[in-house]
Amino acid sequence: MDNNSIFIEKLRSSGLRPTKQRLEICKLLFNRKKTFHFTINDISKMLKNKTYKKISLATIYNTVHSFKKKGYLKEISVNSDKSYFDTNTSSHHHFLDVNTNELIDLNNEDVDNIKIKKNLPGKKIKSIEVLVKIENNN
Amino acid sequence: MDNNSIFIEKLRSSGLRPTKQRLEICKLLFNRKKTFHFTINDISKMLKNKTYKKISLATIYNTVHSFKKKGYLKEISVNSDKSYFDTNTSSHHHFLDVNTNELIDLNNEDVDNIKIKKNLPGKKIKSIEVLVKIENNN
DNA sequence: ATATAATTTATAATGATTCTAAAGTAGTGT
DNA sequence: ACACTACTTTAGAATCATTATAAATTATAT
Repeated sequence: MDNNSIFIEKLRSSGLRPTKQRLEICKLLFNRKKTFHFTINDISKMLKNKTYKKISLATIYNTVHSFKKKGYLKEISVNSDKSYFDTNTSSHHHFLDVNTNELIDLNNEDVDNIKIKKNLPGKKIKSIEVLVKIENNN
Repeated sequence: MDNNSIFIEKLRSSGLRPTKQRLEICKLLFNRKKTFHFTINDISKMLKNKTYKKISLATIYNTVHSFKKKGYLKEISVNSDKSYFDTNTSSHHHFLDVNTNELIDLNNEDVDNIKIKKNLPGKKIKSIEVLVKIENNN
């Protein structure tokens, strides 16, 4: 059983039709040893090289958004003109290197358990995201 | 001594000429009991009402950016199509209500001291920002 | 095979932000 | 008060990411 059929299954099971375009994007995003961070522009360029037939930019946007909605991707909160996505959907945090603009994973184990002592009536916590900005040492 | 002369001093001392436009924006942003969160669009609309003469949008952008650079404003990391700014420049965190898109301050005292156990060679921590997403309780 | 609904696509539209270059203004020295 | 210079403001154009549109294509159930 190759990866493709796994992706087909995954897509079908979440109500998404396994189209050529979605499968290409799956392969690009999930056929990896390590998780990674990307912008739409990043994968748009990568897909231009990898695939014989171009995938429309609109489709890339659509696909990334539906993958996010299905929980296969997370969006990372950084103040930037573009959106960053992460194929690591487990609960974790990030370093942002302000000199290089690089995002680096920060595992939950590397951050002491965060306790929020304030709570708002009628509201519950959905997620806690920590962004640690780092810079050169000198 | 009224507030205006305080603002004039503040601007001069940071190398910014106290122009009419900058003073108007100072009054709008800093003549308040409580700190607040805003987008450029927010204060653009507010300035339209408050001031007899309109301030150009470009000037609002320029001013907010120079105030940020001088440390009078902070930019908040939220994934959004617009930038959010905060007149509270002390070290603190935020709730984001995903149902209303409202930002709410979360004081440092309300978050247990955060300890980052991982560090990267040649890099030092510049800031730690926590975003707690909250949602309706039902 | 056909019908139907989902998907893709190119392109236009939108909206936030930045750029540009000309006109206006503050601060300094005379 | 006057003139000089550098800084600032301005309107509008340009840019860039993202979303909307509406027609063409494709996946799937019957």
